[in-house]
Amino acid sequence: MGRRRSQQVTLTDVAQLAGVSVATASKALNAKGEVAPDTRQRVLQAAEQLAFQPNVLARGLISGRTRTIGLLTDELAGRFSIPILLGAENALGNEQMSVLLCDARGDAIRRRHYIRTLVARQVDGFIVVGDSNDVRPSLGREIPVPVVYVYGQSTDPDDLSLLADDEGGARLVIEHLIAQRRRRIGHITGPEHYRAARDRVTGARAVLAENGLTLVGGEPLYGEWSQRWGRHATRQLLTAHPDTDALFCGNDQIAVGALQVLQEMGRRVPDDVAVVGYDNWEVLAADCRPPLTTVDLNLEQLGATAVLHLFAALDGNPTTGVLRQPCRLVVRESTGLAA
Amino acid sequence: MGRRRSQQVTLTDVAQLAGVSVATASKALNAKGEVAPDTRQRVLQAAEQLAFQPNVLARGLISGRTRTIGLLTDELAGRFSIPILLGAENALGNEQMSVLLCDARGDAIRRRHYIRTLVARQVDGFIVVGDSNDVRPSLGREIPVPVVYVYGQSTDPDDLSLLADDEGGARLVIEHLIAQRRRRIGHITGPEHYRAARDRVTGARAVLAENGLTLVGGEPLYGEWSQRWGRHATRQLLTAHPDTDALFCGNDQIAVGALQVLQEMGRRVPDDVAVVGYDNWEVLAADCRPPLTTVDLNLEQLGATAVLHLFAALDGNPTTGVLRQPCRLVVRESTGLAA
DNA sequence: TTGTAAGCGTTATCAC
DNA sequence: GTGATAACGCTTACAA
Repeated sequence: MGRRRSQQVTLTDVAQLAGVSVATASKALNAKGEVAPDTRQRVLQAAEQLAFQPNVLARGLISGRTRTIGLLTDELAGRFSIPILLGAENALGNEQMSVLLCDARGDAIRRRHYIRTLVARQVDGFIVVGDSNDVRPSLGREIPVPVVYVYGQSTDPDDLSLLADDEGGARLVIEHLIAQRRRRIGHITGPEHYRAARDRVTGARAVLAENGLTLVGGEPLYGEWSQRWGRHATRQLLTAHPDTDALFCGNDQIAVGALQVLQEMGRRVPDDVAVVGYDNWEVLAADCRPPLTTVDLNLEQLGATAVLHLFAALDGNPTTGVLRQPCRLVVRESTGLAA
Repeated sequence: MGRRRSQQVTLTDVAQLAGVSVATASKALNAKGEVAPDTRQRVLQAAEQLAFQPNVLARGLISGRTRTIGLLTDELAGRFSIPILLGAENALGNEQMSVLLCDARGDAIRRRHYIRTLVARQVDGFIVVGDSNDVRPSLGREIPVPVVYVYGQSTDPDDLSLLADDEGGARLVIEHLIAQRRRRIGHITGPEHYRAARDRVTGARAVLAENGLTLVGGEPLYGEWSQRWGRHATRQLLTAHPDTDALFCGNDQIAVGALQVLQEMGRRVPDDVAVVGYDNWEVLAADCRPPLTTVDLNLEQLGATAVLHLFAALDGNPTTGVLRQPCRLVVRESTGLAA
């Protein structure tokens, strides 16, 4: 079956209409070799007239390049892959490249399958989107083309892993809170086995220490990435330490939970307690009450950077190691506006 | 550059290793023609040994089919495209087909560009994901392969549009509320220019009428799809109609806003006022307090169905018109559990 | 049963 | 400057 052969316009048709050979037509269209100006004109016009679209398959067969990259993720349904994907897709589109998308859904079998598929499809490179959790096994040996790991780190230091600078993001938060004259700062975050959670704790503690401070309660409250945990931990923390004047939350959901409980407990935000989230999940952070100061991971940027490095690798200039890209503090009312 | 030619395993390599011609090797691998059992064995083993992956480009060049479909969306960042995409990707993966993803971001220029790109890449078909707003112009004439429109309807009745049954979803909600002995039901929803918003109103009113009821206040409160609007409208509605005993909200965000205000006003949910959302946006609906009864659009299913129809069209059996797929009510505590 | 050869649509290498 | 011709990797008549 497939498409009707007849209705597919080929270079031969264009050449015929222009009265030249396919070779000349090809050169004219690709600005290769020397073609007489008027010949080129005729060819271009013929191509235009027939709405000629060069067959990418045939091209790829010769060049060995498909101008396609494979994007492999494990959690498209989550909210981190998408911005990365968008950033990458945008950067690729500018270079006339396309994205083959595969979501392995955390299943190793599925992942293997997709890798084989993508390799068979001759993708020029891979972008592997991980999660903010631990390092993940390198796919290195299985893949004959350049790979860039984004958001989740590869175990192999010879791979390139591109991460958000979680430690730096946490530093921004604490510096901001201290600048707002907060001194008794608590930290409620997700599971301790998340690399991102630990990194943020490290960053936060560093800045606190530089200012002669410690976390309220001494330790962060590790739990889960949910509103429910945010509510629970906030209640607990404020009961034990009623003089807490700021909460740094590990993500926006936790922060929203915190806001709810603070309101219940009669604490004003930001007057009594400042609250900071993480992720800048707009639909939550900007629409809650009060709007949430939070950290933006610059994920779109991360995706775009991944593409840049992938191109470099395709050009024979691979980068290796772990690169951390700065985050950005988004200040909203929950920490008191500058005004 | 492109990949090193040398390290790409080709059918020729396999044939050589097996000591047969490429033709025989091809037949053996594709179970075509008559090949001696032991010959086939040798070929299969050689292929295995070399980890041979047939070059999809070469295959596609011959067959005219690429086993690739283009998925065109306008709002990947929103939360509707993703589940549809996942459903489609899953269904396609089962048939060894892949997805080329393009997000036009609502930009017509970009959309045209992507369409050209995808056509040049010889995709076998398109899935166009729209939004729940108005009908959108058919892309019909520009595309030489089958197209299925999902979530957003095409202007052309000769196209196939696959939608969630918004009217039916609203019916489920109202029937449920009435079964819970609610009689004074208000409706707060998004902008009136959204087709989905209007359809839901229609469905809700139909069931109310069947039960001799009307919406509290007579009219739905059209606004925006935000918590903020949910808060504002709830305050307004309950002030004007203090005896309201149920709120049907146009989406989960509005419902969350409603929950907040109800708490502030000292109304218990669900005891005094039952609240229902729409979309079953898990991370919001399941994690708020109390968890939200809401309507699930079955979007993954929608994506999978789209693929089915696309396959049918590829096999020469296209469907046309508008198909509406049922929604599903997810009952949680905000309307009182069955218990 | 197996191998030879043509051809898918394009680009690259040569002669002319 | 232009046009045969040979690839690219694979499938498929058709011949052996």
